Formats: sequence, structure tokens, C-alpha cells
Amino acid sequence: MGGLADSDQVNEAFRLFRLMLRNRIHVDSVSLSSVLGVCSRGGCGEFGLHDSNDVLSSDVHGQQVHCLTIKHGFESDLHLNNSLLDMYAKNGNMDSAEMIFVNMPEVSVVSWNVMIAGYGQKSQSSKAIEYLQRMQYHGFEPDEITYVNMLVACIKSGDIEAGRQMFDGMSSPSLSSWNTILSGYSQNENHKEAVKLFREMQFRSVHPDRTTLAIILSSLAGMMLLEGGRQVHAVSQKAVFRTDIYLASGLIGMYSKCGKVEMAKRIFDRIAELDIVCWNSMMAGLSLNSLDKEAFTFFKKMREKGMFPSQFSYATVLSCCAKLSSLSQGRQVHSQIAREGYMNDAFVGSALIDMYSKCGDVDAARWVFDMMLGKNTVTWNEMIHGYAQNGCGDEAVLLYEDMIGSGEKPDGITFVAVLTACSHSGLVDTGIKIFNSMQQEHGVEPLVDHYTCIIDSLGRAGRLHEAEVLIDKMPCKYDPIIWEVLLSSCRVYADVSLARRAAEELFHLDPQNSAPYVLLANIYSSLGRWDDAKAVRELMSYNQVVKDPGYSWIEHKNGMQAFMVDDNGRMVDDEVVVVNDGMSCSSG
DNA sequence: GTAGGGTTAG
Repeated sequence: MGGLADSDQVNEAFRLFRLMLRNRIHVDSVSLSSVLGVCSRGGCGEFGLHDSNDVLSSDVHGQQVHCLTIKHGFESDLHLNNSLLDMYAKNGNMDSAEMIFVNMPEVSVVSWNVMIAGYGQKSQSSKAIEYLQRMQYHGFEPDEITYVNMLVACIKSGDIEAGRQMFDGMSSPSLSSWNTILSGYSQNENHKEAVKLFREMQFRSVHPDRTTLAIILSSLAGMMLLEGGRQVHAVSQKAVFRTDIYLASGLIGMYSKCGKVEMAKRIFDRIAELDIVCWNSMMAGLSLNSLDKEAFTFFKKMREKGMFPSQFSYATVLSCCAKLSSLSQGRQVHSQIAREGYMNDAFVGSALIDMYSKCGDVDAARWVFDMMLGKNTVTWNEMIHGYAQNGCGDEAVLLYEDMIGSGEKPDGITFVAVLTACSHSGLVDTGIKIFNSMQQEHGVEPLVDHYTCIIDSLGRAGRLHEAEVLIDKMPCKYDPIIWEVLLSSCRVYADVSLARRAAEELFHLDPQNSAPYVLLANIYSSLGRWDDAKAVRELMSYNQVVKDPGYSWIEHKNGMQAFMVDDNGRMVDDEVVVVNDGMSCSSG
């Protein structure tokens, strides 16, 4: 259900409640408690998942109900106080929750659980731990729900190991606890550990439910383990699971990620009561398999069927518009997002910035960026990357400096984005300066991608000697990509001796790669050194290196003459040299 | 009156 729908529900429930008051219908603790429940569901925490207005409105409504509970003399009612606590906790307002909690004449395990859940949702695991200790100190025994809330607190705070230790300490964890920890691993992309733990679960004869299977499907998909996925599919053919939407969404995702989009469609078509997650899985699956046009049509169909798109739907459909470079469709989606109050969702915002950048409207991307509340590292990275993609090196560097100034911590991807921008805009020395600050000032270790940017940057500027010196000092000098980048630059600047060295490094590092042979031969050819070019091609033949498949033969319309085309359908004339030698692709 | 779980970004 969309943001508007959520806040509409809160407003409607509240309107009914006022009607009750106006008509002097007796208000009891049950009616107060249920209207609080509606207020809890409206909010999504601080800068939450969608528009903060929703949080505000449900919080304000909740506060009004809070006043009524006092007015009607229910301030000592344990159940009602727990509902109030829950309302504030779910709206992320822990200060108010705290205030009620300390003034409650009587608390129960539920009260403690609600406080732990509230802090957990805000990723404050230390506060959650504090509450766990305090509850035990006051003689309350933690229950299953306490443990699940504690696990969520650890996972949300990014300390899954602490969660695992807690889980391992449980004598017989509930199925919910199993599912929580499995999901923690799955969402942190530690799919291997998730699957390992799933096996452990079977070993201990703990029966999985639809949730367990859905989580495992997601991890199997993450590892592209189609066979494992098929086994889970077989298990889920059992009567109770056949039409389950949790399993359906998991299966759709698994088959799509393993490239079996037709199978995913079959599962989608078989389920009668599809929910928004199933639609989102199918749409993402189409896009993942490069069927973005179809995915966009699918999104429109989803709306026609009366489904309310979620932030997931919007993030996905925007990525389709980006891949299609369709600015007009992207703008349409943008206006829907603004209307429905998802502008401050970090995923949606990043997807909007990406869409505008890929469509070449970098000013619109920046406008979205500036308007967004609740930016995170990815938001900044996306905007810097947007500038890089559009050749705006200076703007990228300025924004990077703003990011550092704002206190947002850069990560490895921030540096790939800003260094790419420098490289593409010829800001060689700026790039080197930023590169040098990575580890020293920001504690981010340079990886091969960062070195590649710098080598590319030096190479494009013709500073080949500096590039060579740097490579010799690099920890990742045995990664072929480094030498490939250098070799390309040698070609541009016709530096034969360095090209020879780079190619020879590549012959050793990546023996089956034909690219260095082709590039080196082309460098010789372009200088008219035909004998050297021929020698390289002979060496390639002698080493039994075959030109990469992935190129295909096409038939010339005037006859049977064959040309090579690359993936974009462009003719690759350079490779004709190789073609004429009769070596080259056997596969089409 | 409290919990977990399937879908999204660089």
C-alpha cells in the first residue's frame, strides 16, 4: 500500500474516532488501543521509508489519543500504556516512549519488548542491550519475542556477528529466530552462511516454513544456484505451499536471477492472489533479463489492476527508465512519486538521480539530490557518479568535497565515482591527490578499481612513464585489467616498448585472452611495422589463443562476405586483420 | 497490548 494510502487510513480511522467522541459514544480502553494501533502503522521511523509527513501526522494523531487516555483516566492501564509505547516506538519517537515507560505504574514483558524493538528499529543495539539487561535485573524473563527483537537490533546495527553469538547461545531458538538470523545473512549478502545455517536447521530437524524457504530462495538466487533453487521449488509444491505468495515471490526472483525468466512468468501467472511483492519481483526479474520495455509495461499494468506501487516498485521502474534512456517516462514516474510521498526514500531518490543522469539531464538529477531529506552514502555516490557519466569532472570533485565537508563518510564506491570523473575530465593531479587521501584521511583501502582509474587517468594524459612506475609499486600489479588499461593508452600514444611489456605481462597473467595480441599487433600495424604485427599473430596462433567469442558473423547483403560485429552491432574493422589470418571465432 | 519473513539503489 502506498504512502498516501497509509496516511489516508490513519486519517480515516481518526475521523471515525472523532465521530465517536462527538456522538458521546463511550470510549473505552479497547477503542483507544485500536486507534493507537492505526497510528502505529502509519509511521515508518525517522526519515523513514517514505515521506516524513506521514510519520508526523500519525505521531500527532497518536499524541492526541495519548491526551485522551489521560483525560478518560486510563493512565494506569497496562495494556493501553503498552499500545501507547508501541505507537511512539513504531513512529521512531523513542524520547516520548521513554517518558511513558518511566512513568508507568506497572510494566510487563510486553513493555520491555516494545522498548527493545523500538531501539532495534532505529539501529541502536546498545540501547536495546541496555534494556535487555535492565529487564533481567528487574526480574523479567526474556521471551521468544525479546530474542527476536534483540536479533533484529544487532542485524539492523550492522553487527550480525553479535546477533549470531546471541543466536548460538539460545538452547532451542524459535522458528522466528531462525528466520531472523537467516534473513540477516541473506540481506547482508552472506548467502553462503545463510545456506549453511539452513542445512544446520535441517540437521537439527527444525521444519522450515514459507518464510524460511523464501529467504533461502533469495540466497540461492544470490549465488546463482539454480539446482538448489529447483530443489526448494520441488519442496514448495506441497499442497500448503502451492499458492503461497511468499514462496511465489521467492521463486520468481530465483528463476529470474538465474536467467529463467519464462519459468518466473509461469509462476507469476499461476498465482491468483498476487501481492505487491510478487509484482515487484516479476518487474525486477524482467529488467534483470534486459526486458526493460516489458518491465515498464508491466508496471503500468500493475497500476491498472489497482495495485499501489511501493518504494520498491518505484526504484525498480526508474532503473528501467534509466536503462531505456527514456526521460519522458522517467519524468512521469517522478511526478507519481512526488504525489505519493516517496521522495525521501533513499532507494527511490538514488534511482531518480541515476535515471536523470543516465538520460543526460544532470541538472534535474542535482535538483532531486538537493531536495532530498535523509541522504545516505549511496545518494552522494550516485550524484557524483552522475556528474562523472556526463563529463562534469569539476562538479563531481566539488560535490565530493561537499560530501566530506558534510561529514558523510565516503566508501570505496565514492572514490571510484570521483576518480572516474577526474580521469574522464583530464583532472589528473586532482585525481592523484584524492587517491592519496583515500587511506590516509578516510581509511578506505584502494582496490584494483581505484588503481585502474589512476592508471587510466595517467594513460589518457600520456603520462605513461608515471603509470608504469605506479604499477610497479602496486599491490594488485598482477591483475590483468591494470595492464589492459595501460596497453590501450600505449596504443593511443604509440609507445611500442611499454606496449610490448604490458602485452607480455598479459600473456602470462591471462594466457587465453586474445585482446593483448590483437592490440599489440594493431599498434605495430598502425606504425607500418608489418613484420612485427605478423610475428605477434603467429605467436597468438602458436599459443593456440582463439579470439574471444561474443562477436558474431553477419552476412553481407551483397554476398557471402563475412564481417565481424561487436555486441552493439558495430563493425569491428581492426579485427579484420585477425579474421584474414583465418584465426578467430569459431562460435557465433 | 509486543516479534520474524519474500521485492529496491551506486
